[in-house]
This record gives sequence, C-alpha cells and structure tokens, in this order.
Amino acid sequence: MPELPEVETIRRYLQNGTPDYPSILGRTVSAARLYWPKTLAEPDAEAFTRRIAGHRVESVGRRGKYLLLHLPPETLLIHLRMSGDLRLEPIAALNQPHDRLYLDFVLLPGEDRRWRLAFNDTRKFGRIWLLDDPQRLLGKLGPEPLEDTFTAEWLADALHSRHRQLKPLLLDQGFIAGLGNIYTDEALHRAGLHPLTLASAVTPPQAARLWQSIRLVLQEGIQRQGASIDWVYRGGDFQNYFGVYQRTGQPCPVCGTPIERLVVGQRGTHFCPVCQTADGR
DNA sequence: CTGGCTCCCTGAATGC
DNA sequence: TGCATTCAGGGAGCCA
Repeated sequence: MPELPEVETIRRYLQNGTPDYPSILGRTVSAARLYWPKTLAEPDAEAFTRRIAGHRVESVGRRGKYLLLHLPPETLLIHLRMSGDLRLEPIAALNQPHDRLYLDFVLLPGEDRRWRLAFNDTRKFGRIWLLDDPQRLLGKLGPEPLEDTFTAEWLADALHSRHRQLKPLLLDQGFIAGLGNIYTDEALHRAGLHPLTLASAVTPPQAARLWQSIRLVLQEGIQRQGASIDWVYRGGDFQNYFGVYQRTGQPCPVCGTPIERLVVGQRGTHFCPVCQTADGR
C-alpha cells in the first residue's frame, strides 16, 4: 500500500534511474498499450493514446500519493492505490502477471535498446489520468507534510477546528496529503496520541509532537526506501521498523505492552494502550 | 461538517 | 484433501 514514502521512492527511482535501469527523463512516448481499460480514469483509451504519443517526460514530481509525470503540455497523474507498482524496463522484457499498461518510449540517441514504463496492479484499484490541468485533482489535497507550509502552528490550528477522531482525520487526503494506514498509526504512536482522540481536544504541545512525529516517520520511511509488505516488493525495508502497524499482540518497542488493534472508520488501527493514552474521550 | 456505507478487486484464510 | 465461500485491505464517492 504505497503511501507518501513509497511513492517518493518510486519518483526518485524514475527520475534518477537505478543500477538496473536509466532515468525516465527526456524519454518520448511512442505508444500506449492498455490491458485493463479501467486503469485509465481519464481520458478514454483512444484519446489517451493519441494525446500522449510524441510527448516527452520533462520531470517527475509527486503531490501526496500522486506521482506526476510532466509531459508538456499535459501531466500524467498516477495513483497506485493498494497494489500498484511501476517498472522501467527494456521494451522486450517478459510481460508480468497483472501488468495493466505499458508506455513505450522511442530509442534515445546513444542507447542500444528501447525502454518502456510498465504499470502493474494486482488489485486493479490504481488509476491514471492525463490532464491539461492537474490542479483539478491536486487542488483538493491538504498540505504537503514535508514542505515548509506544513508547520506545527498550522496543525494545532487545523486540529482545533475539527470535530473528528485523529485517525480518520489524518487519513483524509484533503486534511493532509500522503498519509495512509501505516504511517498514520506509526505517527500517532510516536506522538503518544490515542487514535480515537478528538482533534479539537489536542493541545498545542501535543499538536507540536504530532507534527514532529509525522515528519520523522515519513522521512525515515523515505530513508529506508519505503516499506515492502504483502506481495508488493519495492526494495524498501521500513516494514522491519514498524512500532505498531500489523504488530497486534507483539510488545510495544517503547514500553513492552502488547499492541492492540481496533477498527476505526472501517480501518484496522494499531496502537499501544499504555503509550497512547491521551484520548479526549 | 461528520460518519457510515459501498464499491473497486484479488488472494489468503476459513468453512464444509 | 479439495472445493467453495468469506473477508481484509486503502481510498474515494455517495448519502443521510
């Protein structure tokens, strides 16, 4: 389940290349091959292929959990949702199970083979948009947690005016962009806040600690190149450093108390009943 | 504004 | 043991 750190990791791979493949920058799309039509949120397959062919990848960005490939004059937005993944690979590579879309690139001068971008998505929840105006989607997002506009003061203020429990509020991409189930549970644990705490009951010092916890857990996730869980493997190892996520019954790394699980807003939620006591209930 | 529910899917887990 | 059924899981949209 790619969240901000996993998407950022993929963004850096695509921008800078890896030991196994080159950078995607400067590559011109020659064709699109679609194997699961619903992957395209907008436009339809015919228009997508026509509009993307001949355009060149100028930059790779990220906003929240959206990956942004800038192909002037349009932007390709990719949301990986639960099981989406991207590979840059030789155009003649073996097709993999659950591959949904290929973007073929033209041969670059000096290279001896062509490359393609493969979008793989077991659960078929991932979506791709090709838009003139990406702000139409991105404008709905809350602040970017690792940028300077996201401050402890902003968070304290924003929490103060909300009558919601912390867990669902932090998962709300319109409130803050990029957090999913893993990093929300981890941030709340580090901040010592119970997931059911009412946002309006969070004091400024608690908000400051939550702000720092969110920043640190995301930065650590990026440093470890994200988490590899379930059947999706991207090379990251942050899953080995979880304090609470999917550790029900195992000891809290801080106090040794068994981690508990409850369902909040239809989401599995993991927390330490001793460390996370502030609950506002 | 908030909370609850549904849908999108597959594969793992459970039931018979 | 093998087959059939259930359900978890993240995010967004809809409705009350």
